[in-house]
Amino acid sequence: MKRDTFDDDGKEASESSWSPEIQNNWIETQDLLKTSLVTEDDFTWHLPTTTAIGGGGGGLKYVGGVDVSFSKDDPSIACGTLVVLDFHTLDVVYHDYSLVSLHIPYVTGFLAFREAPILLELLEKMKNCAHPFYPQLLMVDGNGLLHPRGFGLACHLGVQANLPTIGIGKNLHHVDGLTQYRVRQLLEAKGNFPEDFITLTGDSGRVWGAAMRSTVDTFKPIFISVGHRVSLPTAVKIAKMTCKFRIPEPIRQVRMFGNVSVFLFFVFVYLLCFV
DNA sequence: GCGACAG
DNA sequence: ATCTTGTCGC
Repeated sequence: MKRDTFDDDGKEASESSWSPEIQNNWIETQDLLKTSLVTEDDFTWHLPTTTAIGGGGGGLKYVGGVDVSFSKDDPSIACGTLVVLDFHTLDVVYHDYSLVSLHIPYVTGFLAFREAPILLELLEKMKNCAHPFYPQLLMVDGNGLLHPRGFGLACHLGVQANLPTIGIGKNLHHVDGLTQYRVRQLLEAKGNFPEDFITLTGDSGRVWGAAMRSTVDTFKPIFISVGHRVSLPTAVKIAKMTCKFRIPEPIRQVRMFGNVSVFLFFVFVYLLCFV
């Protein structure tokens, strides 16, 4: 066990986020937000390759990606990043970031409490100025329903921002008997089509998401799960359509922008100190 | 009881 | 999350 909990003043009080009581509050919050969760298609736009059924809406054009990146030198510094891509060209048409110092620790199953606030802030900023590129759909670096309580970061963010979201995991969050090994076996057994995917069904029979080989030259899948207002089949389709490489472009791009931002920040600090 | 556990 | 080194291929 970690014994670095000091029962004194403010600075180490962040460790109290680990306390069972705080975690119970977090679970309550998740349960409350879950009340508003929609796991079916609920949007006005339509997919380009799909026949326009919904009335009024145009095609999907602006797809957002969000991520929070950190620095090895100073783990308390975090960089929340938001990018928006043109869905057809997959070019970045908007990007913004925010550097903050995070005091909430990462606790498995509670990623949203660490990362959602800063990402929401970036979305709000964009919405408040009625930016024309405000995303119609958000891809999140983290899971949605594929979560111990069926409410991961992608769901959390989707409900709070009232945006359709898709969760993209680069590693499997072990839930309901799902293991890397089982997933690999299923993927290999199911066929070697590169764009093939398998549905992630747990021991309980519940469907948590999908694992997809997004590229021909990798056996390591990505894990797609429903965030908010998007069904699993739609989520898989969209993920597939945005994969130039293993990681869908909105996620890949947002991570690159985040890393560059952190790097430039430290260059700036360095110049400030030595020039 | 112990280990495993998105980012 | 973040780091590491080498390696393959265009």
